[in-house]
Amino acid sequence: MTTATARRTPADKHDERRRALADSALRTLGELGYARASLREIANNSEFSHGVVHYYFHDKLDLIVYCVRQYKATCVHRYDGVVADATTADELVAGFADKLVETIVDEAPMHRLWYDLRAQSMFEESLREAVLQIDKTLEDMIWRVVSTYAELAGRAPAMAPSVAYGLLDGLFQQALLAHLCGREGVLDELRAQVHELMPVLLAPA
Amino acid sequence: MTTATARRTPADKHDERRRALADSALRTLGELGYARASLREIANNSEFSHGVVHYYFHDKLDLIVYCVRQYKATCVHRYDGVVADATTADELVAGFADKLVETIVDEAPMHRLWYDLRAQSMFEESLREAVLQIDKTLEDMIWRVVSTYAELAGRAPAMAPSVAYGLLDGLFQQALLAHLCGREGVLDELRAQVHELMPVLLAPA
DNA sequence: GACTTTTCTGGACAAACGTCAAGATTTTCG
DNA sequence: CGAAAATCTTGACGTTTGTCCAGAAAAGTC
Repeated sequence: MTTATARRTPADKHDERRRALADSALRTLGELGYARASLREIANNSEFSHGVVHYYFHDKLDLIVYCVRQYKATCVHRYDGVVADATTADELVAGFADKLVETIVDEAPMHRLWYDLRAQSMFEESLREAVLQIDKTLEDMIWRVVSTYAELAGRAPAMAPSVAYGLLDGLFQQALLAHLCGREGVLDELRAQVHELMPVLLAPA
Repeated sequence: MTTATARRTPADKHDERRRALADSALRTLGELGYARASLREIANNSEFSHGVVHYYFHDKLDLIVYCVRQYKATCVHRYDGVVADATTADELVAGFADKLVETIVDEAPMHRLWYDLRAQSMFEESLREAVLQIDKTLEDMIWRVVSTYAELAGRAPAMAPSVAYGLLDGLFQQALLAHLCGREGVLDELRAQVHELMPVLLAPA
């Protein structure tokens, strides 16, 4: 247990518990959204009691922001593998497009929660700092894809990072909504759209 | 008053009242958003009592959907003037970009409400029909701009209507959030981004 | 002017909400 | 072991919510 003393400080344990609670909360939040997910419902769908939420989080906003931050922290590296593995521009685009589609299929609840939170931040000022910060990390994530794509293609990006992110986010959001509405063929459409859009993001050779 | 008998059927009066109530409600909804705007708050910020809401609308959802539908019905023709007046492609782009900026400045509360509602529809199935329908009219609105732009430029659109709408909506949404956050220079950036993007929507000459 | 119908008011209701706190339980550590 | 600290449970609180309703007021009709 010599190493154990170092790996288990009280603060670590506290953080670990917060993470577990947030993980649990994310499932309910992804199902009901920000406004409809009550702290009691969140607690019920977890192994915790509703009082413990206030032991680990100051209030509801604190919990939700922590949850989305935690999710996005891992989500933000979703495309790193594709970027690292791709050896040609076309390969990168294909991998990226496939991964986007995979994201919509596997993580639709989490992403609608993100869009919910971002929309709420347009009303609730106390959400803005966290939302802007997360948005920036997403922009960086997209930019890693686009700039690598530009390098592999031997061309220069034609647009600022925020523009590239805005365009792709628009398409993604549209596809997510259509997917949740059960529209057939959305995923293939998104894939095709990304293949269509990516070359446009680069300056002419 | 011979024509008056025809212009004032009881059903018309009922609809007129609904419209007035919705107009009033829109102000509060644009300020607080879908979840935080209670029927009492909506009624308080109007000339009506909170009971009358249930006389004219079945429930809260009914009211909100009616409100957003009503707003978008006029909003959807915002760019028609630009389209009709433009004589060159560049003129159209400039007018369109200016109008987008003007929209963000003048109608930010209404548009954040729309994004709020669209995000909620990802959770609440009963909202989806109305949201998809409105979304389609917005897509048509954008397509009127893009296709006219293509004609004036003597080139063909390079992308499907939904793609053009998705891209522009992504940029617009990003700019709206930044504007609400008080970021300086967003409006000029949006204008520049639109000037940058529009030519890309057309096939090479 | 008396009637019916429509429109509106304001209070009452149960349910659900976020928050809190007192006490039980567990863990930690000398 | 036993005291101290951390963790958790449970129930209660004061609001606020959407909805409903009995009756007042107004409009329409003969």
